[in-house]
Amino acid sequence: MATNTKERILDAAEELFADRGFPSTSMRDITQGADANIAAVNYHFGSKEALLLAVLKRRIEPVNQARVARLDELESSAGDQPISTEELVRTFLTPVFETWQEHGGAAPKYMKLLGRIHAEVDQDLRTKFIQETGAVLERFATAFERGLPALDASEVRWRVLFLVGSMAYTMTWGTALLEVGDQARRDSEQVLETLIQYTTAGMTVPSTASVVAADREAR
Amino acid sequence: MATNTKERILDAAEELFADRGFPSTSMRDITQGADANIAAVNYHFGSKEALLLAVLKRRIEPVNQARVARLDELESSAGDQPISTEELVRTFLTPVFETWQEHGGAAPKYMKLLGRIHAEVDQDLRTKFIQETGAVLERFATAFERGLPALDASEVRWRVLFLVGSMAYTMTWGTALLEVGDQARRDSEQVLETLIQYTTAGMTVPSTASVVAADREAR
DNA sequence: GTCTATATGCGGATAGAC
DNA sequence: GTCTATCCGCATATAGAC
Repeated sequence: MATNTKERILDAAEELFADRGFPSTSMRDITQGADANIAAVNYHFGSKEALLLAVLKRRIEPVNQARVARLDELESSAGDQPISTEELVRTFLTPVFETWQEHGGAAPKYMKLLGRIHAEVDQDLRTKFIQETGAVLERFATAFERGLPALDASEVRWRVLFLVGSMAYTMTWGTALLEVGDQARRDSEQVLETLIQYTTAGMTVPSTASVVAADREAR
Repeated sequence: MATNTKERILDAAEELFADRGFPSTSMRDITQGADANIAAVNYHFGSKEALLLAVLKRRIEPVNQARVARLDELESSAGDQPISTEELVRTFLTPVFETWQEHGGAAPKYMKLLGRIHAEVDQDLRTKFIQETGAVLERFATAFERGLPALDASEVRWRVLFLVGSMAYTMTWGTALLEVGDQARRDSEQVLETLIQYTTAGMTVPSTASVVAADREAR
């Protein structure tokens, strides 16, 4: 448990937001979980909403920074060659799973929180998240386009949407699969690799239009 | 607008739950949206939570019934042959998108609601949903296994998780992409086809273990 | 079936003592 | 920085008239 109150509040809030969601978590729950006084949230963060932003920022920023830094590196070393689709997929996905690893590998709260933000439909709450992550997504979409010239921009973006969906869902529910030690047990590194192979295959499949045309041809 | 109060409440609740989520929607919002009295929800449904269950049931049951009915059909006509992966993917995905079509095709509330349920992390609220859908998922996972003998049961279930994630995310956010008429514009039929091709490619990719082994070989 | 009025509790936030 | 006490609004739910 963190020593100072502010950190303890961040930790407790993160866990509770991940488990129950923002609206269903009360400040009384948070301060009790953090072993702090009910007034401490407002003193340290100003409001419940400001606390949420602080919690999100602490996790999202490093992930997105790692993604962009690695992409910068790839692009500068590739020159005018397109980057391979698998490498792009790997670059996008690895940073979140590293967060997973770094903290013990066992279903940590941040993964569930990150998954939840993706899924959360609250327009207001998403605004800040979108601003940060939307730009990153667009950079990756553009990079994907260069390596997949047969696809139009629209199809690439839909596929990126599918990719993000699988990732978010895995973050939210994969932890449960990992925990229960059931049939689906495998460690998070292997899950990442499975997801990368799956996603790369999906991203590189011929365009829907061409498949439909070929199908028509065959009849 | 539906004629009787009960239906109007279901419609209004569905839309509001989809947009704001369950905890953030008040019964005042619902009854106001349904042009009904504040006491009507408790009169017709008993409680807010019972209303949610009614809203969910109305959409999920037909979808899962269609999935299972079509799978029964495929299995009985296939005899002891495994069903093709693409056909299984198609069978699982089509029913939700048909719901989409049936109601005008333009980003309807049910899609967002269905997507939200998948994403929702509230243990309590998910229990009923899981019971209904978990069984359906397990039937499909088993069918996938038969057509993908190179994969172990664990890897098949992870891939099914990815599949569900893409689907749920598309239901939640795809509507927004469809609405804005931006670069990613295409109609829902084409989105379904794109998702089917993407997913089939992901499901049928060689096992992670074999890919990693081949990679090691190559060095 | 539909309404008004109300019971009862929990929510976020803050004032002000220490 | 931390605490108690409290303000005030909104939530669900129900009692009881019509």
